[in-house]
Amino acid sequence: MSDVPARSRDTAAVIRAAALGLIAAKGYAAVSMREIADGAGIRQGGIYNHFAAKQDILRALMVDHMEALIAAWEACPERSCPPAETLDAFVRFHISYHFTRPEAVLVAYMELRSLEPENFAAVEALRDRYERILRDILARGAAEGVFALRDPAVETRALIAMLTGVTTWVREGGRLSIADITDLYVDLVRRAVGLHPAHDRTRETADV
Amino acid sequence: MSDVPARSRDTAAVIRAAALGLIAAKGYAAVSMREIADGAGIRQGGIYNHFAAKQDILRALMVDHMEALIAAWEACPERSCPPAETLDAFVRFHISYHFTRPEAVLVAYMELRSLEPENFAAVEALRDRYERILRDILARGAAEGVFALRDPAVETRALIAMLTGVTTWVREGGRLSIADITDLYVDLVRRAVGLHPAHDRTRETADV
DNA sequence: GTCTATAGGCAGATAGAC
DNA sequence: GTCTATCTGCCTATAGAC
Repeated sequence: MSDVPARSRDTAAVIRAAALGLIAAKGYAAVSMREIADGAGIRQGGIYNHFAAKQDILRALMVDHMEALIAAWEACPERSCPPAETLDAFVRFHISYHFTRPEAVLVAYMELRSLEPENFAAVEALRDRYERILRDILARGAAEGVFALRDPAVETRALIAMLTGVTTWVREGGRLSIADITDLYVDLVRRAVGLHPAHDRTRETADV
Repeated sequence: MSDVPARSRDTAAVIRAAALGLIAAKGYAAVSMREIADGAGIRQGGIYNHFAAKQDILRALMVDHMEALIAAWEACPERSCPPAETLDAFVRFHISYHFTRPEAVLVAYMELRSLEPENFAAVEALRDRYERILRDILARGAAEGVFALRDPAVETRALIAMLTGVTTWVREGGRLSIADITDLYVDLVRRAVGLHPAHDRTRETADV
């Protein structure tokens, strides 16, 4: 990016991109403004023409990621389907979105403790909003008798942890395609809420 | 701890305890040797009588935690039961162990990127060993036809992510007891591998 | 809006007294 | 084994030229 003419580039965006990669790799506290500037092809002092402080870069990365994530789901047509289809769609949406932005995802859930209190509150509120999306799907399915759940609040968090964890170990070009892994997670979630798997002929096998 | 007579305390252990709490709360890079020393009730320079470098504290915390975790499972009698019982026992073991050491767990999975390459390799090897415990249980159950699985390697990671995530949101004194939450996770895992739930108290109400 | 230069402070690590 | 004192270097943020 450093060979792009200065007039044709959005320096703030370049700074953010450099910061995102560095923070995802090393952690916010371990990344210096000099490294970010180097990554963005400018000098260290120049960052302050676009961000008043290092903390503002982190807040921008996290808030914008969470808002984009929520907006992307709200643009999904399947969100108004019956509970089982909506749940499948949410699983596919979550995994797909997280694979396309692995660095933003990593930062959003690893750097909460690097946020100053005010910024933390803002990001936490957005995380709650996202979590509520899944909780509402589960609660609706339970209310309609489609899902067999014991506590949608607990199960929401268990499933989100499982789904988000996929980005920590899957690498493109591995043994399984992302589509295969996604199908696998869809079935894991379906079974966890008491539905039949969608991609597997078996109902439950023998009990012990 | 700072009012304990110097002769009767293991200063290295006090330093480790202080470092564990601080690193869990703020992250390795954001914690200074001065803060650790303050927490341990000594002066900053005194740490170097017990650890040659800051990095050595982190390595000790992470390696010892992983080794203790693996050793604790290997001391569990249920590890040689049939697959379904062994899986239940593993879920209970994992959650219970993680609840008793939430700070060590947090550090062990948040600070991998703060380890220098040699130390990273050592900790990664221990993580693989632990992951293999669950993978072997799943593979054994699949081979015996007790579990309905599509890919034990993927399902291992999905389940470990789900189980480990419990420590990030559960607080003692919350709406549900830890025993209740553990039962709930046991059933989620049982259903995810195609077993019938063991605690048949399924509610179908929307309890959000 | 980017640069150079620098202020002011804190980091990890070491030396040597006791 | 703990202390005080200090070294060296990097940190965030700012000032002012262009």
